[in-house]
Amino acid sequence: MTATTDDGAAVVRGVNGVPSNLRKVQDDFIRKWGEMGQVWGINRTMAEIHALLYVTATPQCTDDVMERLHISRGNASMSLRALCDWGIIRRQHRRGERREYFESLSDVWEMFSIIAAERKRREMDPVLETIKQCRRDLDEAVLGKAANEPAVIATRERLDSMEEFMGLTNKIFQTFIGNAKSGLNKIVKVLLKSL
Amino acid sequence: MTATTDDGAAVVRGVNGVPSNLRKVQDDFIRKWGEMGQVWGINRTMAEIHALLYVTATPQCTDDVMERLHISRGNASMSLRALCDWGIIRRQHRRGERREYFESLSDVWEMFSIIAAERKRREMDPVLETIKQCRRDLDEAVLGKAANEPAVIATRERLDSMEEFMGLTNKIFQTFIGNAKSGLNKIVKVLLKSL
DNA sequence: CTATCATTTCAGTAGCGAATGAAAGGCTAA
DNA sequence: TTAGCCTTTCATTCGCTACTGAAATGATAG
Repeated sequence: MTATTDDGAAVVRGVNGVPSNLRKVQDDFIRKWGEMGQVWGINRTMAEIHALLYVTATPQCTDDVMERLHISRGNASMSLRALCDWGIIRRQHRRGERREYFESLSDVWEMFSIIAAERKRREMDPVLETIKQCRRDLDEAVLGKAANEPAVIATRERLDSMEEFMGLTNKIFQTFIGNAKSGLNKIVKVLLKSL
Repeated sequence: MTATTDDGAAVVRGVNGVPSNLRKVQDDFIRKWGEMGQVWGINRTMAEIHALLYVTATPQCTDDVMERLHISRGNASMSLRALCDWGIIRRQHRRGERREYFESLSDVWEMFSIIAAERKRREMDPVLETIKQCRRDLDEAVLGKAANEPAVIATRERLDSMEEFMGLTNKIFQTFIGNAKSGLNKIVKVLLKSL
């Protein structure tokens, strides 16, 4: 524990400034990834933990994470659990050791698919459902009479456009999600060429 | 002002319950769209104002917005300005009237393109830049010696995967942004068929 | 069973972005 | 110029989310 603060072998065996430089590079990545978390709908700390596990490519225990990111035990515990729930990091048991280690998925495309699937389910599906419901309510409320009120027609048109848009967007997500793992990579490349 | 609280004609001319039902439908949409704002990186109030202007398809002035959404004058003013800055709503002057009206863009695909472009610029570009910088720093720091440290190799591989991913994602955004307006609609439909 | 070590929970706190509302600023018409 | 109307600004307040740290819980070894 004293000798191998982090990065295991590198710290011990390095003969020049490499380890500290490696650490600096990793820290830069972690900071930026944390800022970017919002884009993914993940808070800063969770994104940083994930970045740490991803970029070091080394399983780490709770204490490693706490120490390197300067966060409390409670925070580390909850964030690690949440990341496991998302499915973008995994627990790892080791023979004869009590503490648990965590490692990131290595496939970026798979991580992306997982996150996209979850966000679609949580945020897009309900909105699409609401729009459809609004559309139904509008028809019902209007039944024949006054269906030609300009205001009603305008709202109906807007709802229809939005429903079409959300429907297509949802299908795109579906396509990506359905092709998780690195396969997506190839599909996207082909797609881009065909444009 | 007393007679036409909102929705102009509909309120005055409606002969049955239509106007209030229309209003309810619109309010449902507005509420849900506000919740969804986060997905787009837009706060709740801004999203609600936009939803209001979009779904009613009727230009509204600051007071209309304040009253219908129950927000303060300051909030309305700042949010409307921000939406104008984004470019997803537009100011409208009227002859002989001092107050300004605001209306939403009507093309959903255009709105999407605008938002995507802005978010790419603000959030994805800097991250991609950081990753590239990290990659350079890593090569530099290691120059020949110790370049084969397992920890260094691992981090290098991870950074490369991420860079490739972000690069492709960026290109996809670029493609969408470059095809703003309804043209996108067709492109997406074609794409989905080809999958 | 007990001691030891690790994880989880949760009440309390801190920090930050969003909202308020009143005061200041601009325009337009007369 | 002045009066009236509308918009913008900004110091203050509010409310929410994330974080802490200590106590409770759980697990393993002896």
